[in-house]
Amino acid sequence: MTTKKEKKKPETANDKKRRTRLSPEIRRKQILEAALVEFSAQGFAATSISRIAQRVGISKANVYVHFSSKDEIFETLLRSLSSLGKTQGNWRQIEDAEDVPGFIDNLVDATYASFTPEALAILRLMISEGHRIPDVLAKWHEGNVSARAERQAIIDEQVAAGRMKRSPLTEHFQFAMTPFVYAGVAKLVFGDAATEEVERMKDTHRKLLHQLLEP
Amino acid sequence: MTTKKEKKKPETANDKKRRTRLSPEIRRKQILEAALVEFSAQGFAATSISRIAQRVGISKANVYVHFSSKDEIFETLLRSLSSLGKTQGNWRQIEDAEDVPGFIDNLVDATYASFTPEALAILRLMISEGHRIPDVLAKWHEGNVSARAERQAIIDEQVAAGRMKRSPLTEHFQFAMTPFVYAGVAKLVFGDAATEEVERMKDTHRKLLHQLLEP
Amino acid sequence: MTTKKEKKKPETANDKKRRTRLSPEIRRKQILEAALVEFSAQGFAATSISRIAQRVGISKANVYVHFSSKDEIFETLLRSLSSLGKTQGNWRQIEDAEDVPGFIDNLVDATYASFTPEALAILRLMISEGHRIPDVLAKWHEGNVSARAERQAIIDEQVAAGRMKRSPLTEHFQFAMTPFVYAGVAKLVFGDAATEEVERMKDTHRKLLHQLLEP
Amino acid sequence: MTTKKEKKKPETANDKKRRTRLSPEIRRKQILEAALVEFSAQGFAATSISRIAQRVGISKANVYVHFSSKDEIFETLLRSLSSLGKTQGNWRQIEDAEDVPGFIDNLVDATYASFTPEALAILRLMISEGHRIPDVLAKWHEGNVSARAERQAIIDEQVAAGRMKRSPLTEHFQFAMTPFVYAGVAKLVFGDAATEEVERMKDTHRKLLHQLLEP
DNA sequence: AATGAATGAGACTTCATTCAT
DNA sequence: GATGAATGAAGTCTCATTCAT
Repeated sequence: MTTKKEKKKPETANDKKRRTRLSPEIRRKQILEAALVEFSAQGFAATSISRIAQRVGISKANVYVHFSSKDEIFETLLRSLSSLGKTQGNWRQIEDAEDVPGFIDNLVDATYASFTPEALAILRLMISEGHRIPDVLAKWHEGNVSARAERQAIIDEQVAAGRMKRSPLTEHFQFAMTPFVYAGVAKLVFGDAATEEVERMKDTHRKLLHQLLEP
Repeated sequence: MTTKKEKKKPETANDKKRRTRLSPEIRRKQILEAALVEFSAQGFAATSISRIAQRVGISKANVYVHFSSKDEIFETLLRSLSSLGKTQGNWRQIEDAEDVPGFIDNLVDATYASFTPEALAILRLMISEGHRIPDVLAKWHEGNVSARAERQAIIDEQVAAGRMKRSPLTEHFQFAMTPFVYAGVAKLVFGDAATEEVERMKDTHRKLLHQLLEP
Repeated sequence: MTTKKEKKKPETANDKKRRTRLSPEIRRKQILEAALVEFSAQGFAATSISRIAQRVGISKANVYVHFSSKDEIFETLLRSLSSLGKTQGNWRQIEDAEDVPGFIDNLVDATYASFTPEALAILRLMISEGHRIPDVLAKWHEGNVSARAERQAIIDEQVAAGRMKRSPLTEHFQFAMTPFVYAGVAKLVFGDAATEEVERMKDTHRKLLHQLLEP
Repeated sequence: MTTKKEKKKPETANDKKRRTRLSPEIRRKQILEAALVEFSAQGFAATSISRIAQRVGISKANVYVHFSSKDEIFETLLRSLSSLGKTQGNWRQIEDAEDVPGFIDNLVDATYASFTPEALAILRLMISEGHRIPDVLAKWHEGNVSARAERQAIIDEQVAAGRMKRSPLTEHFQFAMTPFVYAGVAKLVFGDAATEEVERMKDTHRKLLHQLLEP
């Protein structure tokens, strides 16, 4: 404990209002985190800077030290999120599977496991507030497209190698991801009430993929 | 009795707003229609009564003659929409098909045809603002569940009659609807940019159903 | 101003909302009565035409058939009330007493008996909203002054006749009315909580008058 | 109707409103002061936050920085006022008089001197808007009751000491305060038009007290 | 960097009043 | 005379944003 300068003010010992000064990067990150929670819970318009500041534990005005407007927060947030590219990260591991059944299981497990609250929050934001940032949306779309293309390439390889059965599904593998979106939306809209259904969906999903893809 | 009372504003444009007087039912409907557009485009919080009134062509105050609050408009709207039960109506016709291939085509066509702007608006509202009205949401869920059960029953029948091939899909036919939701969300988020993809999805969807269901 | 347009519309007979058509005088009276209740309970600004109409059992618009504005209702009301001249009516009876003790008792009884809810309502209106109608107030003041002069004359007579003891009180008899106002205000402000105190005041009032006036 | 061509905006360039920043305590006090004036002049409902803000010289929104609602302003105001306990403060000095005539003179002078505009404003508020805050009213009542008891005790002492003549008035000394309320109400309702009458009342009041209390 | 005070713009809502039947 | 529908004006309150310390 280094003795700081004696404050002449009779301090009430554990005052909550401790002014803490953090580096801009950290504060920005804190604010974006709080913003994600709030925006995704209430939507853009219904979220107030006040709430975000409160969640971070700073003053409203301080938010404006780090961002110049609510819009900027939103945009920065979505821009950063969209680069996350949800499942992309896992995809490498998925294809590490040694055989097709393993690949399918990896795919299904990894995909359904990616329903983190944060991912759902992003999905909700994209659906309900995406229109605010068309360029981000466009970029996200692009990202999706290329990720899709990548996945398709892998599948094509497998088919060419005779390890997967050719079918309309292998021609258009993105189709295999659709139940995933369904599950996400179900969770989004119905919350816990959807859990059971999603479980069942996952099961059917897996079975059908096995049936369709395995030679 | 000849006083015609031609109100003539000599100069300037005749922006003399003639008061139009309509029955409450019509006005309410107009307001709800406008509200659907606005709510679904901007969300609840970002939609102002002003905008709704403007869209209808009436004064803000007049909105309050017919609804007692913004919340009431929203609730009335969603309550009325949720009873629409999207595709239910068409389902009867779908199963009228004489054979399974016809049934599948009917199903796919009818389903993708139900992407009216209004239906998409409802979907968006349910996703982004559903939390405001948990009971409506619950009722909607119930409705969905029973519609699903009905569809399942029909499928079961077909399977029992040996006209459809049994598979994980026939066991859990709701799974066959998931690409539909995907397509809806794609349209919701990406708008016209999704058209092509949706078309392709529909095609794959149809082909796979044929492959999976026909004996 | 209003163009008449006789419309002979076939009346749907058994409508619950029986439109009753009353003579203007009766309606006006009804409206004024309702207005007194509302104005005095909530004050001018907090009273809505709606409430008045509701109390009468007619539509808002109908109020405007009989009065041209809220202000007019208020003014008409206060004008009519101020002419009531509270105790004036009783005063004749009071002085009918044969002797001074009887006169005093009559005076006290009659005065305290005049605390009807209506009289209190008027008092409250004069205090809280009188400023809206200075001329009515002035007229009321005048009325009070002359009533006071009349009373004073009677007292002077009694004193001259040696039936009342001369004192500062007989010189300025209005002073004898002050406890009355006190009691009124107490009732106004504290409602039932003041009842006991007012009773006691009346008693003291009576005793002191006896002591001061009787020779 | 009133087409005034008063457009005062062109010149006078320095309407650059300098933001003045004050401590909450001071602002709150300013707001409460302004609120007292406005509420008592127009009543609660007819007073707008706008007017209060204008009187203070700040923006409407700033009022809400210091109070959370109009009701809160009102309540805070009345609560603070009711604790003022009008004449209580002076009472000690009044009884400091060395003899009964001096006491009476002190009493009358102090009491009538307490008709400050502020005191009248409070009285008006209690009469016209007291019902909004029953608990404050009740507390005020209590305060009055105990002040009254205190005064009565002093009188009783004097009577016991033979320095005051026993009479219904000394038994119930609050009665001696009633002309005071009358005077207050007269001032409230008739304003300056009541001045003369109040003067005369004070004179009679003094004379009668002398006559009644001095042995 | 941090914040409390301040504010303009705008949202919802109410209400006196008018219009047309 | 009576009324339901309609509206402009105004009121309370919120909020993103700025200012000054």
